[in-house]
Amino acid sequence: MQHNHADNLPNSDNPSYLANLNNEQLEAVEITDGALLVLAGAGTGKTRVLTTRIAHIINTGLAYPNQILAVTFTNKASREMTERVASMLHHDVSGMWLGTFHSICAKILRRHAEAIGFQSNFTILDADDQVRLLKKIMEEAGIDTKKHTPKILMSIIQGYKDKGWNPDQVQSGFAGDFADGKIVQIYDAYQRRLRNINAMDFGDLLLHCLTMFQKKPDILATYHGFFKYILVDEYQDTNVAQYMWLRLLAQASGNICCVGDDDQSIYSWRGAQVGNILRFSKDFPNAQTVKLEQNYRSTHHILAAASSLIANNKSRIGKTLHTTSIDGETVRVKFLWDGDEEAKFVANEIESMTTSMTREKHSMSQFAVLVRAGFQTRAFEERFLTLNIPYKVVGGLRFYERAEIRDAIAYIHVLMQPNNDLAFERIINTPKRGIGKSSLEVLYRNSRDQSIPLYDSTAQMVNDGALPAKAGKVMGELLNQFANYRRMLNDVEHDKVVEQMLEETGYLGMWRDEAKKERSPEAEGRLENLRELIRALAEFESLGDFLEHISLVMDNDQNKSGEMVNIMTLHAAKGLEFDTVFLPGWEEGLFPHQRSLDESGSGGLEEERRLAYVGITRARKNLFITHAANRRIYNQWQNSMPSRFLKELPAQNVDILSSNLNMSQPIYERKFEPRVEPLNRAIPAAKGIDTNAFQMGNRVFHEKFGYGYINNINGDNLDINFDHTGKKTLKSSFVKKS
DNA sequence: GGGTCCCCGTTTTTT
DNA sequence: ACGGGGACCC
Repeated sequence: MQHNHADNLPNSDNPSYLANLNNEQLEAVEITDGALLVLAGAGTGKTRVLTTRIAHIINTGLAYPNQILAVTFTNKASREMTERVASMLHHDVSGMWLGTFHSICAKILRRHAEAIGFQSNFTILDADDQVRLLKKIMEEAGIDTKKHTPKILMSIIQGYKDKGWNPDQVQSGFAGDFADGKIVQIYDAYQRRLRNINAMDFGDLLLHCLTMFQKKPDILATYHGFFKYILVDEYQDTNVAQYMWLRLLAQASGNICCVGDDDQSIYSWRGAQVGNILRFSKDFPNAQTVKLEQNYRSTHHILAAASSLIANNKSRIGKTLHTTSIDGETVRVKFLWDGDEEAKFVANEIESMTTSMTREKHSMSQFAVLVRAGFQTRAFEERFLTLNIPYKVVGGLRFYERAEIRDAIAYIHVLMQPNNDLAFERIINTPKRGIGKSSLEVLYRNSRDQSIPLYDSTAQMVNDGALPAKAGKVMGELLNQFANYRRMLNDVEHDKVVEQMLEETGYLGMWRDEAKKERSPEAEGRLENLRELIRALAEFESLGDFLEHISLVMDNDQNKSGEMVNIMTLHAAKGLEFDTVFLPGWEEGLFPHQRSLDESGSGGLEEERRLAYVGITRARKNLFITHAANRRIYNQWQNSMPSRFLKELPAQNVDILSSNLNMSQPIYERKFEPRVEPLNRAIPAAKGIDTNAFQMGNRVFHEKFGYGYINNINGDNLDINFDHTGKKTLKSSFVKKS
């Protein structure tokens, strides 16, 4: 990532890999013993430090690769780290415990599954399975799944797991009256059910591993023996469970090095605790701290903008980034009429930079548009399509989240683990086999009554002739087929077996039929994905290997690589860098996002600000920030105020391009007035102003207060009883019928 | 068992 | 606006 340094290092006997490090980096590498916190600002070479540190530990003989535990959050990060360490050393580093928190926990848990009441071939549920299972449990417990959606309850349960709480450990005050006060009971039932079907969700991988370490000191001791050095990437993203897990493991050797940046903590909504990094030195005795503040990425204008903005945050450790790059363009802020104009501006800017003869050559892949929310990408996509600017939207649906891939994987699950109820349920009537709701009910009841897996129960009912003739025949056939494929696995290559299975059970045929219809242009793509899946299968030793991989690792990286502009969310951009970055949508309500402010107050605002900081620091040379006067959200036009973050940028590093701002004032005093001539465009905002359209009892929606019913109408004023925010009186133009 | 209509929700997302 | 999911009906 860093250009100033050579990336290929000569050989392992000569620690020349240390030569290119600056003093702070060197310190971070050489303080090998004890607890060390490396506060690594954006673009300060943190991955370099981590990998060099590992190389150094191995190279100086402090530890063998298999005595090092290095944890990351994403598979991408762990892959990168593996590659970089390997290229630095001649040693074989394959024995190193390098991986994501989840993959390492899974590895450990498979070795000791029996000790905690699982079998070692437990399945790992994905988000979809989790919710489906939870929903079933809620229904069994008589919870109204409309009033309390499974998705919400799931996130609450995940929250408990993130904190390291088993059902009996949920602290009072955190259970509240979720799900009619039955949340803990549901959580408990959910965990029991998972255990019954020998399955874990992602949160469990950590929770169970942590619980096991706490309850089985002998097992923990084994790992104390294994891990002499522990390294943690993106430490600011750890949740409580991960923190406790790390602390337990580090107890023995005391050698733990955590690298992170409190200013880039943007995942509190999924359990990350900035607190972990803020109190590091209290938690680990004699901890040392090294700050990496030399930035190798951005120009000083960009860095100044980032620093000035983030300085507005109160809860931070505080560091100041420096750069030697003093030339360069100022940060440019542009004010536009609406989202389409914004996209037009960005597209034009890209066009002129890529076609200009006089200026340096800009490659498409060095542009990035970083948005706050997914819906913002559309305007850019449309504009880029019209102008023929190649682009990719990074981080859409992941490969394994696609319906057809999930179906195919469910088939493989049933093949390998017939008692995987969730998988069997998924494919029992896909393609349509004429097993309807009522037949399913019967199968479930039998399965539950006898406490046997759905698969076995179905087989039993088929044998006993307990099913309607047609269903019995169809199911019998399907079960026979599965038995047959299972036998085939002994002497036929597994990818061939899977292909045959998907073919003969009619699954591929289902999509082929679909492709023939006119209305489904995506069916062809699904078939292509399935072919890709089968191709991928061949690369694995066995289907078992494949399933482990798929549940933990499968990437969306059908890396449409090549010369394309990148469009992605700010969250997805963390860790990346581009020559030119566009940050659109800097408006109050969108960025900072209203919901973040509503739900988390000043903490939410600070996290939004960190997100802005992450966005700014992605840019190497050019940074454009835009905001629009009008934006359509849920098909409703709203006019918006410029983001407060704009006022936090330092005037001397910013150029305001053609807007109605008064440049003579200091930037923080400038008034942002979206006083714009209405061009030739009608403002469709007038919708919903017609009071006659509202009637007593109407259900309405308000951007801030949510949903509610109209109690009373007084001319243009509506008395509304909002579901969550109580009674308010509002002008009718502020609400819309829902 | 399958088609149709209505209601809800619509920030960020890894594993 | 729009898609997904559930209720309802045939």
